[in-house]
Amino acid sequence: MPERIYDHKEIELKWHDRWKNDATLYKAEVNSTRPKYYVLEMLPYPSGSLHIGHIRNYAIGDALARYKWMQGFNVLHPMGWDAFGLPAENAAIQRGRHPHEWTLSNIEEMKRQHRRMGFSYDWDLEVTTCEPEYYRWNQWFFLKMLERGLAYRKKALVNWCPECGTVLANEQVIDGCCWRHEATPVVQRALEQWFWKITAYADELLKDITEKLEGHWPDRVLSMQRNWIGRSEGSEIDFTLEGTGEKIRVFTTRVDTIYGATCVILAPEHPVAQKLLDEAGKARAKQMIDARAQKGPGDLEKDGHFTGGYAINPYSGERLPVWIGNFVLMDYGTGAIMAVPAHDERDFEFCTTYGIPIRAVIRPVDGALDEHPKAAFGDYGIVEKSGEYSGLPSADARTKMNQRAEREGFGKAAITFRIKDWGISRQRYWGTPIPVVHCPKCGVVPVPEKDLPVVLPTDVKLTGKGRSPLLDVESFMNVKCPVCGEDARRESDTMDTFVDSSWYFYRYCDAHNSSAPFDSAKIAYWFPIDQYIGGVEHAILHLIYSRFFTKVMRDLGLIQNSEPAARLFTQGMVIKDGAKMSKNKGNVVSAEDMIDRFGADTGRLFELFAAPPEKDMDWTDSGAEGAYRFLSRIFRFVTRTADRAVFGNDAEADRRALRKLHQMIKRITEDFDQRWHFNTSIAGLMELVNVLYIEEEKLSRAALEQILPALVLMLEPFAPYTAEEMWETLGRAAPVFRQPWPKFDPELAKEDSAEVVLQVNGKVRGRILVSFGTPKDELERAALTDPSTQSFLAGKQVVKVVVVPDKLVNIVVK
RNA sequence: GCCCGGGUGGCGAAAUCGGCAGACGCAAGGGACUUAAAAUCCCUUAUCCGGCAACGGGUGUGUGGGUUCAAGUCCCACCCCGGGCACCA
Repeated sequence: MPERIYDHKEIELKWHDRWKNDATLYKAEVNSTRPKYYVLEMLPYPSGSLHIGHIRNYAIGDALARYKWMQGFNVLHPMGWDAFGLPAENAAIQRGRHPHEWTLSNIEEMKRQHRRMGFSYDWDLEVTTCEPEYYRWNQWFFLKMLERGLAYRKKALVNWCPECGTVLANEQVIDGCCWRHEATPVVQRALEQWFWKITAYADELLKDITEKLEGHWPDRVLSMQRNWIGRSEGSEIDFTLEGTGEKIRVFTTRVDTIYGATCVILAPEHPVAQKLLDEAGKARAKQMIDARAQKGPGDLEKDGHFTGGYAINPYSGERLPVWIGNFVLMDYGTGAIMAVPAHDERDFEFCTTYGIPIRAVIRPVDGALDEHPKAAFGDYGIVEKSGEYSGLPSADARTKMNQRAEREGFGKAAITFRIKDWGISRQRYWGTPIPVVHCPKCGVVPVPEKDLPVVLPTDVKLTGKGRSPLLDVESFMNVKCPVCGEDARRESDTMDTFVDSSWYFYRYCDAHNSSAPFDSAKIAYWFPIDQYIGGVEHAILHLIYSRFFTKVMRDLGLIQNSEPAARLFTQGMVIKDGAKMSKNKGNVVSAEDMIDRFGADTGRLFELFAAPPEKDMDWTDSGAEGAYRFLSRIFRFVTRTADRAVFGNDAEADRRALRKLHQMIKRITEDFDQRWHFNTSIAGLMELVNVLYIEEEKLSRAALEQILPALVLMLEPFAPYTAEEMWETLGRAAPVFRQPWPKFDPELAKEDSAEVVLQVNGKVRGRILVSFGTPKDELERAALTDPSTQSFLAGKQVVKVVVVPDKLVNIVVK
């Protein structure tokens, strides 16, 4: 009989073709009696090609999905496609194609690649977020937000490139200049923008990190989110402007230092500053604002300008000069601070630059008041030189001062967040149109629900320059006002595509619903996502926005869960030649190439084997070849054993092989259930195959009949095509992942005897084989009389003997 | 500066609860098979010292201390690498 060889191409294409049109293969049922498991990898960008960096994400999710199927779960593993905003639009323009057509053709190509990889998706639940039906529900959510006061419009500063005459996203600003015009500094421009009130949920977003996500999401992601939300407790205090009596409200976390304040500093764009400043001063303020846009904040020198005004400290009655300063941010706190140069490093720097006095008011608990307390900026202590508060510890002074502010109406204890409302307006073509109409008579009017979706026009000229291209499409822009019926103009802004990705996983559960974004009953069954898997680069934006969206949907009564994902897993990057894989560096290995050279199974297997999934992994071709060799090795063993007629009959060999088998079932099951260290799972399969090669001739038919199917079943999550082919070789039918996961027998997994290490003073001197459960005193006796320890015991006194049953004996001598 | 990770052979890594450091793979070297090569199969491979050898002994998980019969693992201090945040008042 000719020896069958492992031909990955033949095998993978065979099964790929067999399953290509079977939509029911991985179908999950809503309200199944089996326990549910919703596993989801983060969205792919429809760039048209997958590379092996992407594959890792799916390989992890797919292994898990297949394992859960085999464990008897009702697994939802859907697949969909994000519209992916700016880069998609820009790339389409560069290629002279319409973004919609371009994106859809990319999606088709990526879908083909995903299928070719053999991933176990529920293809029926495919969602494409750039389709009108998805726009409809984005717009529906927008209207709901508007009704609830969670959507609003205000003038806000945006990055503006004077050369292109266009708005730039933050990521398009490189070193303060436009990404296309490296010599053109970006300026700040005020535009009317739509916002969603994520700040209304800041407290809950923060609280649930601790209450719901801690321990289930990676610490690193949670700490980034905490940082981003940035809650700080302090006080808001009004300083009264001399002359006009106008109030300047400042925010401070250190109201206890207020007697040390020597000036008030406003953000350059602060309205009070704009009133106080003369023409020259206004020009200086503008300079500061632009400079801030162009440089990273860290590189900016302190810059300030005296406004000419004075304000009164409400506690001391002291008259303080009012300045503007480039380091004071309009969108944090109140846009105004009191400067306490003695106890704040930034204030110190500012005040020394401009010769503003410095006055210390905090002394260490066990020390004296230092007039120049430079070394102890920010320290708490005892308040001095502070009127009635002198002598109080910082914390007490704070409480008392807050109480007085509240009582006398010039301030209060306050909490400030760093997180800002989510600006969803984009002056771009590509994105969901914001469903409102601007009527000269009625103002801003929402588009009635029955008129949704507002669809993007297709006859649009895309240049990537100037204002939104939608403004030039008269058929789109000109509408009748839904209220008065008069001529009106459509809103030309489109939504940030992060809106799409904020709730796509809900739509996955009910992808074809045309009367609602989804059926709430289906969500109640599937949610929360049991396991969400993706790159850490989404730690802030996507993962905060989708948490926010979930809470809003809950408050709209659409869903019951408060968090989208019960567990989050962030996988490491794929590194090649010492660098992250990227087109710029030219070190990309495309999925296509990988499948061609090694096969889909080999690629997946190697990616899971090379490192634990949360760590970065190095892709090396030789490493992939090793994975290929292993698949060949296991395949050869299974196929030639299936052809075998004569078997050995060595009970000892059977026992050794079965022991290894059951030990490995145990290890791999635990790896899946607890740690996802698939590298050790695969190493376990390799160990098992190594033992099988050694014992091959001696094994009985009965032992092989137990070992082979279990081996194939355990390979399935990592290399499904190969597993499927071997399963057929073994004369079995139906997809492998529908088979039950093998169970291990603890009795068979047990070693016959324990090897006990003998140590003298902690150093290994010998080892003895004993039967399991040998009592302590017997082990001690054996250790003390074993030849290996004798030379180290001679002439010494035994002080102590530590015995760990079945493991070691340590003899302590003097 | 602050907040997270991490540091183990030539390389990727393993050691899950404080109990044999280096499983498994890559690379390298040797052997078998072959006219030959590829493929395959088997063996060796942390390091130093002694020995022809089987073997024996020492050292070894970023550095320095500590706890313990026993530390890659726990505690303290420090060094280095990676990531995130950063005039946030």
